[in-house]
Amino acid sequence: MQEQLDLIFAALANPTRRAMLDRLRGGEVSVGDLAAPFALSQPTISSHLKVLEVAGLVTRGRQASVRPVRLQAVALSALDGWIGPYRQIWEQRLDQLESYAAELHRKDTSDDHDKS
Amino acid sequence: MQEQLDLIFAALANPTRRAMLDRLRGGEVSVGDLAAPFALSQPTISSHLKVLEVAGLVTRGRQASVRPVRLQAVALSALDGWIGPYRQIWEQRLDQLESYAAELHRKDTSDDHDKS
DNA sequence: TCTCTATATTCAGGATTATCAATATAGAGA
DNA sequence: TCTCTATATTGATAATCCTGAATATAGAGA
Repeated sequence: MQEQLDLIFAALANPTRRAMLDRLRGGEVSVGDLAAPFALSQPTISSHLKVLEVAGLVTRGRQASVRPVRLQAVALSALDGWIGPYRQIWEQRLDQLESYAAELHRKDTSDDHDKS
Repeated sequence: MQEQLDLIFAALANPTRRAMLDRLRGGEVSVGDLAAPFALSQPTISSHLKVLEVAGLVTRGRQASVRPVRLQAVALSALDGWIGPYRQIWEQRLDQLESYAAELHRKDTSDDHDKS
């Protein structure tokens, strides 16, 4: 069985699906409207939607024959949690770089009187 | 051509590769040591490493015949940037939920004298 | 040069993915 | 019930991915 993180990362590995999610940030949209910007057949859109749905990234409503798609942004918090420990690492590195640069600058300015 | 984000998400969609990255948070590791915990052949490990390398998530050094693998945590900041707008959405939702719950609680306690 | 160790590359098989064409379904309205 | 619209499912194909077996390479040391 696929882990939830596997499903989420795999779903996001496709640019069409990411573009769909981006669009959904503006609010819920019908399948047809969601498909419009893409040069893809309707079944293809439908299958992309299923991938997003299985990953828990979107849900679908039922209003007559229209089935609006809604973003489930909170599903991405799992991904955010996964990144956490790595964020700590790269931020620490950047901080180190920063203080190193500050150190260089300090030396540089204190040596100014020796330069032309 | 594949977008950088596509490469990163695709690389992370595999649990073996995520486990490798987790291990690398502890510092650089030789390919052999990295492979040890997995019941996978050496070429398979090698190919996973290439995927991570192409995505920019790891780099490789050269020390004699050992080629230590090093984590490039900062590559994940691209992913972090992508999540940004979504994080805003889900946090806002959670805040709303929270204040709604607080509201319920306020009503509840102010009505306490009407209850048993 | 020969050999050993660490790692990479090639090749092939099976599984999965992306896509479209064709077809099916479900609900609204005539 | 018939039809129209919106959407889903099926079937097929080509591409890509995961894996292991076999083989190749690169550097260290005898």
